Amino acid sequence: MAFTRPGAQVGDLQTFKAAFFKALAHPVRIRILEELVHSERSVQEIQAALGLEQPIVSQQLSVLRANNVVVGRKAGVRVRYTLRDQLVADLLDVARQIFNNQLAGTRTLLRELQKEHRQRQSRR
Amino acid sequence: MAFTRPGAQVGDLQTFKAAFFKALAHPVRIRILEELVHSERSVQEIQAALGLEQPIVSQQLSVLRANNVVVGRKAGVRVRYTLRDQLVADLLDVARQIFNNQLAGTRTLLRELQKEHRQRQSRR
DNA sequence: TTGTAATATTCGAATATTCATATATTATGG
DNA sequence: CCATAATATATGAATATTCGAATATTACAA
Repeated sequence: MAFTRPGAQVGDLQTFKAAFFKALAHPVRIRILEELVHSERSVQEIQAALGLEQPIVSQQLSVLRANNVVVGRKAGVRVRYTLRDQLVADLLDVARQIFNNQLAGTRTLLRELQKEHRQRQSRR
Repeated sequence: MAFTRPGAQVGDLQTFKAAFFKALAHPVRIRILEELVHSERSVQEIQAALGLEQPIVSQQLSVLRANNVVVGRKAGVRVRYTLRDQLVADLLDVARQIFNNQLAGTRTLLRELQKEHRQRQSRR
């Protein structure tokens, strides 16, 4: 694990927080979370939605599990994953607002982002 | 930069988001942001508050700058840093709530976290 | 049992991050 | 211009992360 190195000279609480953010800091893991915001999903379903190999998905899920971001519940041969805390959805929303401000000006990403935003609005 | 590797097979928007979270994913950077939530700070001030060497602080500030999390404004010989978007404070707050839920049970970190929480409350 | 579908783990090479030391840069006062 | 204080950057060794391939585990059905 990173950050466990001596000399860091910063409180354990910040180390803990950093580990949490680090758990989100990967494109595949972000995509997985965006799936789970909608509802629970099996590994298969995530795999299909993202178009990735099964081991990759399981690996990234295991990072999210290790950091208590998601929980896996066995259902027969399947494992159904959910967000451990629904506040993660809020976190992603605040992040989205920040990106939205930040990207004002850079066109391509902005269009994608606003598409996401419209989808969120119409879901309310 | 990470994540630019071929084969990632995930949209650029998620890569961008991941980079943002990665910018937060370090204990020193978290501490710096927690300082900046209160008000703008010079490098010196941050350095003093965290008890770290100057180059370390500048290095981490440069990561935050590169990811548009903070902005540095020259003021004579000093450089005053601020959050680029005040929503970062909200983001840290939501994160704090998540940690609070998550740590219910593990005592030491929880006490620290609740101390932070009380401080925030009384500042309102 | 044995087979099989679903998921998880292990391993290693490529790549990225971290942190400390040393060295630049920049702005200002004298 | 020169010295100096404040900040930034370069370098490199130690460490961590990533991803794909191979392998393991698990639960159920036949």
